Amino acid sequence: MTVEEMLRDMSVRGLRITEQRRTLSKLFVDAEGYLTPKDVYEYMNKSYPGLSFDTVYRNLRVLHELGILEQFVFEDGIKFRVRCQDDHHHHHLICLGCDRIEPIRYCPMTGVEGIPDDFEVVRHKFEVFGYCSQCRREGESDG
Amino acid sequence: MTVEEMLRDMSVRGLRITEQRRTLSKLFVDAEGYLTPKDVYEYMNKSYPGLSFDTVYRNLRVLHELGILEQFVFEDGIKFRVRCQDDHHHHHLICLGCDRIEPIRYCPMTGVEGIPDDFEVVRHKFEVFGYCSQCRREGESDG
DNA sequence: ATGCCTGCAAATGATTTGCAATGTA
DNA sequence: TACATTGCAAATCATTTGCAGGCAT
Repeated sequence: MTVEEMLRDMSVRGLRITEQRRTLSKLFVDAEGYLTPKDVYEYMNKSYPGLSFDTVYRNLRVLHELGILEQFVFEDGIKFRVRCQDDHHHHHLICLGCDRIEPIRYCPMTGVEGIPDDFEVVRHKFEVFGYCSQCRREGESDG
Repeated sequence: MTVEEMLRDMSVRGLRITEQRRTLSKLFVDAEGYLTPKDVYEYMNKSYPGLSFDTVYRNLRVLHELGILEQFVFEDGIKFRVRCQDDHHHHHLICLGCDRIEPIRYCPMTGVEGIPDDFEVVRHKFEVFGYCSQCRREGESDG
């Protein structure tokens, strides 16, 4: 997704395009992984010294409600990223080193066994955590 | 697990057995699903009107650190339950109706495809949400 | 008797809300 | 111009911490 597309999405849905939201869009479009509200605040704060945390929260919430951002509950808190463009059902590889995520098409439900017939499946969650090639390389040189 | 076993576990690890902890043990042993700190507080509060929230938090944290309780991050917050007795690697079915959980032995990693060779897998999460037989029956009569 | 456990109060951290001023459409 | 957006301050909610007295061992 490009910054322009994201801004258009926001505009179409009735949001006004402010300078901050342009910066926010750029941040999320460029980001390869999930961002915490704090991450967002810190990045935005460089360009907007007077920025307040509540504005960050408000924007994250609105953008999530509009489906432009995706929200994810990690053990260490809630994080956001632009919604996955892949319309197919998929899951994610999540790098513990750089937080980058990568979609995988494999779905464990296709081969699942052991679920009682009388259990009505509604949804499922499958995530694989580990280290991406880049972080592994960096890890090697570090020790 | 029985209340006695749980108390013994606590005692062995150097914790003192207070009346509150007896009640706490009973609560968790009887509980079939996950409990939030609030759930615990509300239940305990019946027997101990003067109970404070921080004591609940402290006990939950300590018991989790000792591995007696298991902690789980849900979308709506952190929940606890006695650690799964099944030593084998397994995953869970989670009922959206009654919060009850049921282990399943099936592990999606055995048949997983599409993970790049250079991605080093560390851990994974697989959870199936839905409605258990009992909640389905109740749901039918409700409409 | 020793030292863990508890309740209280206050601190902390994350997130939300009310309001007046400002900027976008 | 009209209304969404912002910053500020304060409120809220969840969780943690310091301290002094009480209880298990």
